[in-house]
Amino acid sequence: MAKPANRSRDAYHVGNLAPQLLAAARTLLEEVGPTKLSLRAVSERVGVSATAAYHHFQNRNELISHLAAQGFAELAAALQRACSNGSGLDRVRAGSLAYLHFARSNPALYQLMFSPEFTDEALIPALQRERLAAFGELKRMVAETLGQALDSSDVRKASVAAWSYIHGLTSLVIHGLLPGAADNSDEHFVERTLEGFAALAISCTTQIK
Amino acid sequence: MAKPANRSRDAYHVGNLAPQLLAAARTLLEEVGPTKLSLRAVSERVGVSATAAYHHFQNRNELISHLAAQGFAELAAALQRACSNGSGLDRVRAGSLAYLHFARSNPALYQLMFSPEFTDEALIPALQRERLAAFGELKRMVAETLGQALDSSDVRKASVAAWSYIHGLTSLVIHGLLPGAADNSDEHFVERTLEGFAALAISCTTQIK
DNA sequence: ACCTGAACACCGTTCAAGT
DNA sequence: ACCTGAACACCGTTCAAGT
Repeated sequence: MAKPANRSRDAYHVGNLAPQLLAAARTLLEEVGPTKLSLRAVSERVGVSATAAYHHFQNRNELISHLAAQGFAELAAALQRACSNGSGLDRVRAGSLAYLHFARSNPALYQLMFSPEFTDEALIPALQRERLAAFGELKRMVAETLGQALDSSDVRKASVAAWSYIHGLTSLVIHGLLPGAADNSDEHFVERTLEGFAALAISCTTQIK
Repeated sequence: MAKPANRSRDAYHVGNLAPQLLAAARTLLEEVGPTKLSLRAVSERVGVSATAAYHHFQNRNELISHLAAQGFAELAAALQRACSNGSGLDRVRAGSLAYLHFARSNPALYQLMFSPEFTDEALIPALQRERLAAFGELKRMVAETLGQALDSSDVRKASVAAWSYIHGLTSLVIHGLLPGAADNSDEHFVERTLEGFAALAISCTTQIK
């Protein structure tokens, strides 16, 4: 009996409650959606009083901030795994696919990551850090594609452009604004939009002449 | 005294409560943010009981759905006004600017328009309709830019690409994920991202050869 | 140090009752 | 037809009290 007080239904709970709360919240999040995740329900699922969470997090916002930070960390990892050795376009394709696939596999988490609740004031350090890490991964991919330095002007501009594109596509797909969002594959959306950009680019450059 | 019961503080209220509720909700929305808009606060601001709204809307979701529909209608109108006669690139610029400017002028409304609360199941007809109208306006602009028919394959693909880009950029700016989001102008963001796309496009096409 | 229970101020929503 | 008031089930959060 190395661990005596293991998962008892008694009054007092053992330690390491914070990770248990986060894990329960992560599960509940995808069950009830990003707007209906309640601290009370999370506590109840863990089997702890409604107010226990306040000894590990300042408030609900801090708990879901950690969830969002976790999401950005996983997104960064997914992007890192997606680094391909192909041509410039293949790299863009691979990164976009990894991004969209992560979000469609964790739709409520992805929506939470961009929740208006984090928009103003001070973010917790973890969220700020993982956000930057994820964007850094994206910048790295863009730098490799362009064959330029990470801090070059082109890489900075192209990174924001690339993030705008893939976040926008992902957001539209997840929110169901695109017809047949449920039926179509990640590849379908990425391929078609990349073709769309090509058509726009050609039209703009030829008209300039 | 053509209108006798005008804005009295008596128990019973005059008619046309629905538009009054919507107007109050629209104001409150930008004051408290998209996640904290409560039906009770809206009712109180209008000076009516907490349950009065239920005689004009099925529930909170239906009221904010009308708000979102209003947002899409105004976005469509803004895009329509932005139609420029310049080159292809100028048209893209003008449309993007109008889009971003509308969202930054109504940040809480824009976030509400893409709220996870509308993601699943059946939308109210008004929201569905105005969403399509706004996207239709965007399609029209893209069709003019490409010089192709509205229902052509290229226009459909390029429209989703363009919407992804501008919605993504807008979302990132509004949520404050881009450094210095408060300081920079709409023009700055649009110009820089368009340059970013150009850099990516050049890199991809030259590498293909 | 960690957790609970009662309490408070807020929600959305239902329903019987009032005019 | 339109509105109110009481009521219910849920929230987040504070705080004194328990181990």
